[in-house]
Amino acid sequence: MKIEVINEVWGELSKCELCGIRDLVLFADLKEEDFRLIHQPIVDLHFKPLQSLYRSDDSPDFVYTIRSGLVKLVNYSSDGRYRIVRLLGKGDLVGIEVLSGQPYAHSAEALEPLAVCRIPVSEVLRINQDSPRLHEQMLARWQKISSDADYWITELSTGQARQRVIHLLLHLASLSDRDDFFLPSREDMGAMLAITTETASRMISALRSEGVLQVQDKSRASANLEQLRALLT
Amino acid sequence: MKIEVINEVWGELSKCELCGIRDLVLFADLKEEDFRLIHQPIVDLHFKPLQSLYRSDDSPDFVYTIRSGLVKLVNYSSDGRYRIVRLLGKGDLVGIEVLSGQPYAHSAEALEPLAVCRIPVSEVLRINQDSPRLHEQMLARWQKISSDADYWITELSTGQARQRVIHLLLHLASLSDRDDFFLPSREDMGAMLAITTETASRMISALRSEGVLQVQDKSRASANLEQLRALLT
DNA sequence: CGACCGATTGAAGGTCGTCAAACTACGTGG
DNA sequence: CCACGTAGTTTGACGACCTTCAATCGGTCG
Repeated sequence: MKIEVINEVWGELSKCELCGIRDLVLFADLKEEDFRLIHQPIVDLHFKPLQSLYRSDDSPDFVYTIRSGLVKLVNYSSDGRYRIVRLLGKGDLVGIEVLSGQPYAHSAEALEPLAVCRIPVSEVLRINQDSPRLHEQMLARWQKISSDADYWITELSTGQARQRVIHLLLHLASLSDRDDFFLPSREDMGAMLAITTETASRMISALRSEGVLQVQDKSRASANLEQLRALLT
Repeated sequence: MKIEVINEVWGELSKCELCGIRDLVLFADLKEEDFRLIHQPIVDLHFKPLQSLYRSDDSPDFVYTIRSGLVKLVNYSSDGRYRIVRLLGKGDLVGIEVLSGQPYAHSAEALEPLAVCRIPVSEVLRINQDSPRLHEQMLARWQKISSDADYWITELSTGQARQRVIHLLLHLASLSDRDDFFLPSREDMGAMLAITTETASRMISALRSEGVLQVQDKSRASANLEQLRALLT
């Protein structure tokens, strides 16, 4: 798979500073003096759905800030099964664990067409040493990861299949900018909810025939969120 | 419920520095000069099983380092059900999320007889401002939380009830210093694994009659770990 | 057009939840 | 000291839900 390098951000400080999602990203609080510490290029990359940002055994040299699109973090077990443990969206930092000197904890794969900034780990570590302004951002990001994991455990891995699917749809809708939202393949839904693809398919079919879910594209859907939430009670 | 204040650590720097689990705790890397920044007392507390360190709506004024024992982090939902989302053991920091200005994300309750150091949040924040030595510790702790959560999702919330119970027993054994390990109530096992108390009971019974698990006390057991692991394949 | 992949649907069987009863441990009070 | 009540555990029976296996459908790509 080929990766398109759209743009090198480095060399023009203004690029990061003019970033459209500037207030969301890891570097949100940095000052001009901090940017001067950056020596390796930060590049703007685009991935197509199914492409992999990295695999868990790759050399942990980069983290990625999501500009737009959706990423799944996947744990593959030796027997071929896989479990999706987290979804990341706009402004999220992919691969954050390598900033603590760890290997990648998962494989990261694009779901929707994906735009990211690829940041060399060495640069983050350098800035971290000299500037305290990243620390708060880092803690806030870990904190969000932890509360997302709680949600994943309590809502997406507990209770009946129907409830889990509904929770997942609500979660996907909350990750979307638009009215409609990303609808994963039935296999991926299964890997998120610890159910089979057939069960996922049945639940989606049921919700469609009940009129609370409209499937547009193969990977897009819309729903009456109020009505969906009401089904949980 | 009454809380016994065993000891005030503050006032004698040597207390923290002589701590038996010094290399495990949040303050592992602090220097004497850092300890001088501490103005509020750090106290040594003991809790009995079932006692609560804090509830999610308590004022987030303290974090706790576990000296010995086990803590469960619990999410109560409005309908009375509850889900245990994490277990914390020796050296772990309970309530870390409040250091990012958040409320407590869970209720924390003692399982085994518990010894903790109660640390005022204000002190951690003060040290954090002036000293970079906590940052690495904090990141390492968040990192561990995240990988624990991954384990919770992939092993304890996925697959058949029997496999989940076995994984839980192995996990509990790994948290123990001794040969035997803590055996939760069946209800708590259910809340960890998203199964019912009856199913948990049946699985424990089965493992006992198969001779791979020995239940000693009501809340202690031992097992042949190799044999247990073999049952997973 | 035919092959292939994912989604859907059906049927059958197994696992787990639900409801209920019996059992155990433990503490209280007669 | 024993009787009794309570709470948690265990066990059984039954049914619901989900998985498994299989067939069909629909769309895409060569």
